[in-house]
Amino acid sequence: MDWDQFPHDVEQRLGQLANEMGQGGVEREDPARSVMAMLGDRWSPLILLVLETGEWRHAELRRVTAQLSAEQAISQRIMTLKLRALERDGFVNRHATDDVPPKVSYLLTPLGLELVKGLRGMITWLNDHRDTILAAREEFDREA
Amino acid sequence: MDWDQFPHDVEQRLGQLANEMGQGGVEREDPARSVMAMLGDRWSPLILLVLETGEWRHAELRRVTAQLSAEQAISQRIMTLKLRALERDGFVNRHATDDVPPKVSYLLTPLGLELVKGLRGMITWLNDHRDTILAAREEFDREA
DNA sequence: CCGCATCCTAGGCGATACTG
DNA sequence: CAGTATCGCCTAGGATGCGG
Repeated sequence: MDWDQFPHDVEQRLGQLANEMGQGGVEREDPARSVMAMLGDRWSPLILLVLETGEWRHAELRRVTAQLSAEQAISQRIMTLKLRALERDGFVNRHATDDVPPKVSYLLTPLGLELVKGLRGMITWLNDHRDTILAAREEFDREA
Repeated sequence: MDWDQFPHDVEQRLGQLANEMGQGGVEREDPARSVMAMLGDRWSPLILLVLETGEWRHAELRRVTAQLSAEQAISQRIMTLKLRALERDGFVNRHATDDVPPKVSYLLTPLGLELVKGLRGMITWLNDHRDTILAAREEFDREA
């Protein structure tokens, strides 16, 4: 590649990129960043995938979500935290009765449903290319 | 909702979900998890978006990537780390000369290009719904 | 049953200095 | 110019106990 004339042909592409990301640059509170971070954290994607199947009570959701993971069960604290975050962004609705003991259930909003569709697309693609990626890793590790 | 008969109609849906995620559950090294984590971390998505515009040398890539973020510039160490991770999974190719000083450049692989397409889809959707999400947050914070 | 407060650990990331 | 090593911070997440 000829580095002396390199930026010329990508500048408009880059400007367009900057537009999409917002003119000031992306910051931590920006949905494009914070929601992507949620989708990449340890539990939120699994929670969303389970919620796609309908309405769930906290405890059952916790159990089923844990089954989807090969690791330890999600802690109660994190479950609450993650659900709060999803609720805050408008992806999840919370229904509570103020009985003692309380009955609380969670459900995707229409916005949340759209989000999960995108998430499922990503995950499907990744699973379709799972072997390719794993092979690339082995190859890379062997050389090193 | 009638919780006494609740699991019956979602069980096959849940079984199908378990299939997609792999029968043993998803673990940390699983592409579906680790790549989603990459796409949600602080710098990888920006790096991928810039690399979509072509081939880049380390230093220039570092500069341009930082411009896309409202935060501080990416550190040299993390830049190297993130590029290694992307290379390991087969999303990025690295070209190096062993001169002193070295010239190193990075480029998306065909697989990486597909990945970025999905990433861009997600980010586009998120930016399209940016105001909705921000409004939901304000609403939620006001009630609390 | 669910939420919250407290304490703790692991890992992501930044800053700096050094080598080829 | 690019990579590595060392250090230190800060946040995600787990464990436990209490209260409504």
